[in-house]
Amino acid sequence: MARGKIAIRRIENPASRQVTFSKRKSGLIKKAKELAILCDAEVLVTIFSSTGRLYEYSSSSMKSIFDRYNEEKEHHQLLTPSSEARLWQTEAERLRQQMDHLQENYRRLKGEELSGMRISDLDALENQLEMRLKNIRTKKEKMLTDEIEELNQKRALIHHENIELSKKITLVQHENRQLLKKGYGAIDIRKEEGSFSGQANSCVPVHVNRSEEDEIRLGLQLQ
Amino acid sequence: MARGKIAIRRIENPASRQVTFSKRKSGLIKKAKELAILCDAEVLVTIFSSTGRLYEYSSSSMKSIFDRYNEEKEHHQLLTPSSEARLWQTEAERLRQQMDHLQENYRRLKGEELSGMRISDLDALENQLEMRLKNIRTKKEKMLTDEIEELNQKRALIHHENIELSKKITLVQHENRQLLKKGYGAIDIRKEEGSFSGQANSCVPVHVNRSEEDEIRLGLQLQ
DNA sequence: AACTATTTATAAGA
DNA sequence: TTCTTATAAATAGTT
Repeated sequence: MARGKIAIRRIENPASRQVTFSKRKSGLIKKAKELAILCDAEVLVTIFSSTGRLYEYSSSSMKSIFDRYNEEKEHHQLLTPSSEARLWQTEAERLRQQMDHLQENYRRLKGEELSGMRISDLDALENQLEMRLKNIRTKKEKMLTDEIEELNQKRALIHHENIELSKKITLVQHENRQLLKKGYGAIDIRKEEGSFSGQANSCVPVHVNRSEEDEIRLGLQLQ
Repeated sequence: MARGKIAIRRIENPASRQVTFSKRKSGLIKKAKELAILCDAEVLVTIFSSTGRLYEYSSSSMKSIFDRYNEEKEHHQLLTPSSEARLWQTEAERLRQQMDHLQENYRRLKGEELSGMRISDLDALENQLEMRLKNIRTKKEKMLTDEIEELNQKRALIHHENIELSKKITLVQHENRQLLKKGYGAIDIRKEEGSFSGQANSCVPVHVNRSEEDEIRLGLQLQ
């Protein structure tokens, strides 16, 4: 990234490759550290050079799970048998087995272990993944449908309330008119009339119409 | 690193921290990819966000990285004898904690635990799966391409041999005719002539033509 | 999600 | 390997 742009493809010259490896390795680990500190994340970077050397950075005080697993193994071999130690040895052994199992499945699940697979294996894996994708999409759709259903129910409820309110207002307005007719020859209630009509206006039903409903339904289509 | 320098320490504002996490995570993974490609290295980056979400980049299969890592560790194993039961206890405890963490991610990865996931989580999972499917399909395609390439090479070789044989036969037939011409006035070799022509017929070159080659190429398109 | 002023990383050369 | 430096790339703060 300097003194000229380079294409991201294997550097053919071994010397330059080595130099770039060294520089970029430092850069990557620096960035990993910064990410860990700035964002309070746990970051693990493992690098094998083309010459087979291992470089590692781990943000946590504890080393990586797999490193830990290896330490465990190491200790296992060196334990002097005492009753207490044996207890923990058994426990660690159990955990180690679980970890083995989990690691293996984790690898398979991540589908990163593609080497050594035949076409038929790949086909099977592909089908499996497609099934999972289908499940996830079904689930997602259901969540969205449910949400929309809920919103629709709320809307219907509010709509109903609106209609009821509307009816009441019509009734009240009618009563009001009756009162006015009766009262014209007797007492002056024009002040009250004003307050009544004001009330009526503030209660004009907010009618939920078809187009609004359709918009909500449309939202579903967007998956 | 822009619009002002920042100190490398935990970002207190959660919103900014999240944004920075997202940006720098992409940056880190991009750099990891570049290092892997440019320098022909194997790179693994594992990030746990402060919310416990797992993000990972691996330049190659997990298995080979773990295997090489383990080999490396075994090689550098120092036999420091320690028979403290307390050490065991601590180790087992830590191991269990890490296992819990791994197990949780494992469940998520398996897509078993779809409940309690938000739409955005499902989206992320969906994308992950799509990437894996893509990888698998690429791998499958490559395997088929390689096989076809190999077949094509074999075919070309056989074709070449055929041409050579064909030439030899023409030559032999020619010599044969010369011999016949010479021999007509001297001795009767009609018996030998017959055997010669029979030999020639059994060696007629099986010519591989263009259309056959094209068919093989077509097979590739079917992925 | 974009933009952009700066900072940072780094390719090439020594 | 390490330093230098011109330039490419990343990104912090802003919109």
